[in-house]
Amino acid sequence: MEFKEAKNKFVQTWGALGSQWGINKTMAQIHALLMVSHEPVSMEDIMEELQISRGNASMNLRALMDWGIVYKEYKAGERREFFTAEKDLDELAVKISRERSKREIKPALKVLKEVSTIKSDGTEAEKHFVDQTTKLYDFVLKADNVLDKITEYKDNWLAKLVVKIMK
Amino acid sequence: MEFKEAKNKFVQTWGALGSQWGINKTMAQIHALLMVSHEPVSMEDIMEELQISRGNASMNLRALMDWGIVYKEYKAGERREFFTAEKDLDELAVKISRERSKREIKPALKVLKEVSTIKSDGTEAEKHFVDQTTKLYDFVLKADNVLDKITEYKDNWLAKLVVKIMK
DNA sequence: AAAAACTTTCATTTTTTTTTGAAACTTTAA
DNA sequence: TTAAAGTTTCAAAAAAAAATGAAAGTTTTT
Repeated sequence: MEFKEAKNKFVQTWGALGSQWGINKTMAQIHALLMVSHEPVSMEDIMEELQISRGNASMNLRALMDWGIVYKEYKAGERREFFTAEKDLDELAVKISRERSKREIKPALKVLKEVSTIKSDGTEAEKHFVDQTTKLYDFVLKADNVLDKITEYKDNWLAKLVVKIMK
Repeated sequence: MEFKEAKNKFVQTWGALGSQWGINKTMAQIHALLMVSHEPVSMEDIMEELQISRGNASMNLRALMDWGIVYKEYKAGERREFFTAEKDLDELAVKISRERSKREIKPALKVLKEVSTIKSDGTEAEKHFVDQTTKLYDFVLKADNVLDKITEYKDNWLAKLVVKIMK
């Protein structure tokens, strides 16, 4: 396989994977492209490589920066902006975890708490509902805490986790 | 908050959460509904509660059964089929992990391996590509293995993990 | 201060995903 | 074996999500 072909395959695959995890395809593709790029890349080049419009590129770059996994760079003597991706995978995973926790898990927990605390002096159905949502709340909270703890290691958290788990 | 209101809120929230993680809304809603239902539920009732068509219900129930997190039940003396969800959360998480690994992570790993093994005697750009995709391959492989190991505990894996991590 | 170079926004269009519903299919009962 | 009761399938419709591109907005240069 040739470099260009391999690069393209990687970008496409990462894009598809993103879709399956609720991240839009272009956003994942831009991220993939930046991750494997040695040098910072201009918006122009991103548009060209992925065959997307300026608006699309702009909005998805903004989103990636909001996630904290893509950075703007300014090159000396250059007017335009360039972009780079977080390339440290530990750091990348930590940031994605934090964002997803903040945006999705925490709000879900709030709702779980609300619905699990209705007072049930009622039927079997109600008792089961309270019981199950309470369990779910506890479970999700615990999982969220574990994730938090794990990613707190910051450096090499995955390697450290391997050691902890495997022994 | 009333029972009915709470139940509805839970189902809606679970549906929205599903969407954000690449699972279709109806599928997540059906799962939510079954999880908090004391008794097995008929397709008729699911259609009624979620206001969806027969086809939609049928297809998403099939998908949930393919994931192994919803079961068909037959009631004695009843013609129609009823459905229940896996209610043990440890088991649920294990099954979801396994399926996602099989459907998404494993294929991604295959591609990563392919693209990271192009021979690069070339430019800086090529060297960086090979280096980065190799790192990514190692990372994803390791993460996949950790997940595998963790969920192997089967019973109470999250609790056991908490103990391992926190100390 | 005007033009040039570039970026962002957002109403509209396009694409993708999901849902519908009617026909085909399957199983049980009469 | 026929009807009844139920389930599945899939082409077409609807809904949702993403992408476009032109206008508006910025910043820099002359």
